[in-house]
Amino acid sequence: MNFTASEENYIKAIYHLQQSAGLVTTNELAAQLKTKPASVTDMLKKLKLKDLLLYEKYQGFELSSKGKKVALGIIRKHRLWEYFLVNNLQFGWDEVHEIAEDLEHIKSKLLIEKLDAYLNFPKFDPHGDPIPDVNGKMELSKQINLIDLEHHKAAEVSAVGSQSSELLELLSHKNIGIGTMLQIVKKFTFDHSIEIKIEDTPPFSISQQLAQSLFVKPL
Amino acid sequence: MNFTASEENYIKAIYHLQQSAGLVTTNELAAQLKTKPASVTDMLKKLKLKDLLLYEKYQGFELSSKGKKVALGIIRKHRLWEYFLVNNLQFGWDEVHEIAEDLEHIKSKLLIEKLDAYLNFPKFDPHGDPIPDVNGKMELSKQINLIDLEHHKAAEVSAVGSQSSELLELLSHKNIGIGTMLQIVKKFTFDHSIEIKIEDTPPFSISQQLAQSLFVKPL
DNA sequence: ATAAAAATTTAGATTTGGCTAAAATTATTT
DNA sequence: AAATAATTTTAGCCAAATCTAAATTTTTAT
Repeated sequence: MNFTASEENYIKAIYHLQQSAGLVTTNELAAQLKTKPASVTDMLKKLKLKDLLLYEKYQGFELSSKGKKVALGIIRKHRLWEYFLVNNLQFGWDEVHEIAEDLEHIKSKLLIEKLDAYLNFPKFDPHGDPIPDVNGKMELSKQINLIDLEHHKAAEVSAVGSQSSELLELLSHKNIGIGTMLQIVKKFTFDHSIEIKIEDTPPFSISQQLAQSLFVKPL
Repeated sequence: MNFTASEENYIKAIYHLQQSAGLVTTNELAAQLKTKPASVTDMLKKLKLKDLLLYEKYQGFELSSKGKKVALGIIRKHRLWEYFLVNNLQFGWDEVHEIAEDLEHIKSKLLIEKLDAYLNFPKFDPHGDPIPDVNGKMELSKQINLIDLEHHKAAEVSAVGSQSSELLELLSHKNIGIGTMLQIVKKFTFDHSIEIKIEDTPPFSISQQLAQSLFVKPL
């Protein structure tokens, strides 16, 4: 099956909306996509015809299981590209969304599998959102980026942003691993470094870049 | 100025055709783009309106200087992406064209500048074609990839595929640089390695990967 | 419970890029 | 220099994705 960029954008938007809301409505979706309700209705008919959508008119709608699979494929591409843009091309994690919106519609399956391998099969994108694997499976993330953790709130390290050997080397040197309990002591605006404290050891600083690669579950 | 993917494909095709032929004709372009002459005429009108094309009906056409600039921008993107696909993602150089056809239409300028930097400002793509720089300048290439050099034909190394420190380290260790005279002694099909001979030194082998990064001018 | 408001869908138009068939122009050949 | 062939353009249609305006259905409030 092959879809247009527009169809893919609808599918992705519906997926995200139904995560919070269950059944999605025409107006919600139109607002999300910055288009008009009438345009949404047209597309809904098309998606239903392609068996991507469970939809009875006036009744709201949601993705079929086929639609969900497609959505996860798009989200996978989006998040892998975001990871690449931030970690390899040195973009700030706030500048990558738009570009990834375009890149996610590139068709080649092989491209994505090779990109995934090149990046070392990352599990989380630069915003801390989980990246679905080839089968659409992803870690569920009650976790947040360390950068977003409240001061003095205890939390457990639950994931790292990638499996790159450079990152792992640094983490093992600082004695940080999955399961490590820590809290934020202070954030410095000058270089965005963060001082953290692990259990009974003295506090120490880590760089913004490292903090962005750490995901935690607050207690 | 912003162009659709279709407009960009026309511009690029016209650029390539006029390289060999001077004035381009409607039928030529239709054949190139696998579309019909009538469709070509429609697009020509649009491109003329946008001042990308010098065109009087029935008389053939060519890109304006503005059109040429746009073409070089697209070719730059195409070749940078091809370089990335082959050198970083481990694609074969025969599998990348189609994917690059899609990637070249991604809009962000910053993306391309950052990609260029990440790749170390390569001057040639994996097929030995020169990559235009930000201003559209490129090395003109009477040169060919070392892989395509005839056996026992003397040639001068004229360019390397990138400026990466790893490549340069290897080249200086093997005493190969711009201007080095060499010839191919033998090619091995097993691992695609190539035995070369430099002036009065004994012959030695280099890997396929290295050979692909070397461009030569036959004498 | 029914009228007003809100949400949704339908109808008809527009834009982009493509098509076919027919008309117009240019090129070639006798 | 015609006549024929080849090329190119025009005219009129189609499909995708959007829009506005009008019609329909559902929800909400009195």
